[in-house]
Amino acid sequence: MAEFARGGYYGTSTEAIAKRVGVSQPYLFRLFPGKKAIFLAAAQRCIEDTIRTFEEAAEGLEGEAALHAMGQAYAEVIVEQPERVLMQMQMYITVGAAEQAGDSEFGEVVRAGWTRLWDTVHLLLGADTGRTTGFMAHGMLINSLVTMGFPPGHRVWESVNGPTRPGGRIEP
Amino acid sequence: MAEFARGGYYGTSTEAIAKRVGVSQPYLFRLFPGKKAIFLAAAQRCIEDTIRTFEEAAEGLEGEAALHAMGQAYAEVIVEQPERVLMQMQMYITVGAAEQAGDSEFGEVVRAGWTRLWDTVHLLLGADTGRTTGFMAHGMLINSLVTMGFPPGHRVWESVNGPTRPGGRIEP
DNA sequence: ATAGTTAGTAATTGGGCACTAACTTTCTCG
DNA sequence: CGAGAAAGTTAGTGCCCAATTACTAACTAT
Repeated sequence: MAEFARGGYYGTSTEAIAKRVGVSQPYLFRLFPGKKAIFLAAAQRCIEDTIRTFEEAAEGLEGEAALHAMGQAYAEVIVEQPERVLMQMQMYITVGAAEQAGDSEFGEVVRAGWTRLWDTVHLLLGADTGRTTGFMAHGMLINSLVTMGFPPGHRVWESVNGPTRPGGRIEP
Repeated sequence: MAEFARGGYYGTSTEAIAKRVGVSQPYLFRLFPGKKAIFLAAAQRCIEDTIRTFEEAAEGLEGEAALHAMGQAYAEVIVEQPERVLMQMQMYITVGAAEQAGDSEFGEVVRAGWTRLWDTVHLLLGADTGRTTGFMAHGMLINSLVTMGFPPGHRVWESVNGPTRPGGRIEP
């Protein structure tokens, strides 16, 4: 996941993946049918991790409190595992490339995963569509800013954390 | 731009670009010093186009009216030139890959361009930081949804267009 | 006419990469 | 203990692709 997160599907060699996990490169092809399957596995793992992050953060909470806890949890993900953020972005854009290459399955898997994420957040936030969309939108902004490498403190980060708490700031 | 938008930096061959613009592949290397320069040119063009889109949409308007006009303008971009949306995403994620490859220039160019976009929107919206962030956040959500290929009408699109106009829907 | 620039192409090269084949070591369990 | 499966490895193949080289044709200024 870390490798794909940096280089994306095409920019990551199977050799780099093998080296990172500490096995020989051909052995990957015994564990997975091909490179695409490795990427897909990483993508699914990435989504599931994020879903669980939110579920655990909002456990026992409701409404505003759940929103705040989930925002806080994602802020921690950013600093502790930024590769998860990057992997999400990689996963989004790989859909188009896969579809052009005649692979519609990949897009369906990603959309299904993201919809599950959306539904999870929606439920945890009390089924308020506007609030869910706002939360996800801020998440996507965060993803983009992290991906572009904007340092914490840059003015584009102003009033990002929490649609309801303007003026805040992400700590490094 | 269209080619890079689909396949990203690594997933796009210079031959594909040459074919699309109707010249031979080696000739690209006479026009540009290398593949990276072609991508960078496309990325800069992409940002500038978006900045101009917003400037033209908001011309003569202020506050809420400007916000609405800019949202409308971006909705038109989505249906008419989705490749511009994809190119933005490609540009974001290529920063990480470039930085890992020892190229810090690319990231700086992208961040500078995006900051200019942010400042432009900020000014057009009356220098209200919360509003600017909300607008950009919704833009990033739209970019992500388009990139993943969610069809219009899917529930994840609910209440997306305009942070102030929940319940709306993107047409087709 | 001479000299030089502009705008292009065909052919090639060299390196990287996904994937395969065949062989070796290390568990597992009757 | 011993046989078979599980878990690996080394070596190699063929393809793709960025970049280069060397060449041509059409203008343009002197």
